[in-house]
Amino acid sequence: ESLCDHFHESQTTMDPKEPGYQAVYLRIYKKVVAKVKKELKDNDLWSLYEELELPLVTALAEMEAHGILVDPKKLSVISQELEATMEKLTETIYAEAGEEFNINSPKQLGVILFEKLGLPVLKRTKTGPSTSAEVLEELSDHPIVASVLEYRQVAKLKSTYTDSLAELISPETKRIHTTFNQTVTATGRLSSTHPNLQNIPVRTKEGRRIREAFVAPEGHVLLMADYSQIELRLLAHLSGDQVLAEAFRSGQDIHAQTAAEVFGLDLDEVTDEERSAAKAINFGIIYGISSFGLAKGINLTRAQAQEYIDSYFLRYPMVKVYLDGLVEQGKKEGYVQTLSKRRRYLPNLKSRNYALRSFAARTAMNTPIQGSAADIIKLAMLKVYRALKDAGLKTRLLLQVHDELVLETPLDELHLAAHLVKKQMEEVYPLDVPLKVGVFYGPNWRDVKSFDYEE
DNA sequence: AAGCTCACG
DNA sequence: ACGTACGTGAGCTTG
Ligand SMILES: [Mg+2]
Repeated sequence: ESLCDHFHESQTTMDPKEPGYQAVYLRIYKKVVAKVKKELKDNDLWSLYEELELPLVTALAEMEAHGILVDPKKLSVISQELEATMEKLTETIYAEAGEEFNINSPKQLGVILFEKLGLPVLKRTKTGPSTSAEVLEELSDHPIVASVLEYRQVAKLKSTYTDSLAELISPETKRIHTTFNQTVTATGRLSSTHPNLQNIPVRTKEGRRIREAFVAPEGHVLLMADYSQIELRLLAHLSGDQVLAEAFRSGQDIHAQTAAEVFGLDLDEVTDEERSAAKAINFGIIYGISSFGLAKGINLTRAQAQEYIDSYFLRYPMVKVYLDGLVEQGKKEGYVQTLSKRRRYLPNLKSRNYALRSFAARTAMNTPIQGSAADIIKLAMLKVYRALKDAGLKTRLLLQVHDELVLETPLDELHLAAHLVKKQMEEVYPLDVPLKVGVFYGPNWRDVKSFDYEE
C-alpha cells in the first residue's frame, strides 16, 4: 500500500518494460522499506514481524505447496448419498407445504412457514422473518420445519463440502492446496481460502464423514495435535487470577471446576447441566461477557444470567480487574494488544452509540485472548517446523486450525514425531499455567485415536 | 454486491 | 431502552 502511495507521489507513469524502470522502482522500494521498518520499530512491532510473521511465511508456503491428500471416491460416494436424501426431503417438504418452491430461498421459505402455515415469527432480519436454525429449532414440532432443518444440513454438506471440495483436488498432486492468509484477521489468526480448510465439519456424525476423505498416503498417517483450553489458560496467565490458575494446575475438568465455584458446589456433585452452564459462562468470558449473550447461550432470563456473571466475578476477582483494565487501556491508548504486542485499534470504545461502544468493549476483552492464542500457535508452528528439519524427519506440517496442527508422518517416524510435536507445542512459551496438548493419529482425519505416550 | 445462512475454532 | 455473544469463509438467492 505504502509502495503504491509512493509511486503515485513520485508521479511514476513509467512502463515496467521501459529502461530505468527497475532503478526507479528499487529507489522507491528502499525508501518504503525504511519507512515501514521505522514505523514497526517505533511501535514495538519489529520483533513480531521479524521473528514471528516473516519466518512463518516459509512454513505456510511449504504447507500450501505440499497440500493434503484427498480421496475423491469417498467424496463422490458421500455426495451421491446426500443427493438421494435431498431428493426425498424435497418431496416431503413440497407435500407438507402443498406446493413446490425453492427451499434454498429464505424469502420463499418464509412465505410458506409464516404466511401459508401461519407459524409465529420469533425473530426478524433486516429483510423479513428469520428462518435460521436457531428459530427453526423452536418451531420444529411442525413436521415441515423438522424436514427443512434436515434439508439444510444435508444441502450444506453437499454444496460446500463434497462437490466444491472435489473440484479443488489438483489433478497433478491429487491433493488440495489451500491458501493461508496471514494478513486478513483483526486478531492475528490465520484464515484459509480456496478452499477454507479451517471449517471442515466435525460436530455431527454425518458431517464428520467429510473428514474421512482427508487421508494420509501409503505408509503414512495423519498426526493431529491440539491445545486444550488454550484461551482460558491464557486468561489465567494474563489476568494473574490465582483461583483460575490453580484450577488449571490441578489438571481437573475446567468447566466442572467453574461450575463448582460459581454454584458453590463440591467438584464431585456438579451435574452435567451445571457443567454445561459453566462452559457457556467460560465462553462468554472469552467473548466479552454480556447477560444478553449468556442468556441466549443457555436459555436463561437476563436477570439469571447476570447473577451467574456476578457470581463468576466474585469467585475470579482478578479476571474482572483484568477485563475492565483492557477496556480502560483501549480507551486510553486507543488500542489493545496481544502477547506479541500485536495491536488492535478500537476507536469505537469512545463512541456515543451504545451498540458500537458495547461491541468495541467486547472486542477489547476478546482480542488479547484470541490474539495471544494465535501468537502462541504461530510460534509453535515455527518451532515444530525447525525441530522437524533439525531432526532430519520427513514429517510435514499440513494444516493449522487455530488451536490445532495437522501433520503427515511416515509410519516409522510416528513415535518420534508425536513426541517432538507435543514437546514443542507445550513448551513453546511458558505461562503461569501449563499448556496441554492432545495428540492423535490415524489413516484419515476422522478415524484418529489418542497417541499413547507409553508407546 | 449484499444479505442470509451455516461450517469451523 | 439501546442491541450483542468473539474471529473467520463459502454457497445460495436476490436485485
Ligand atoms: Mg482444542
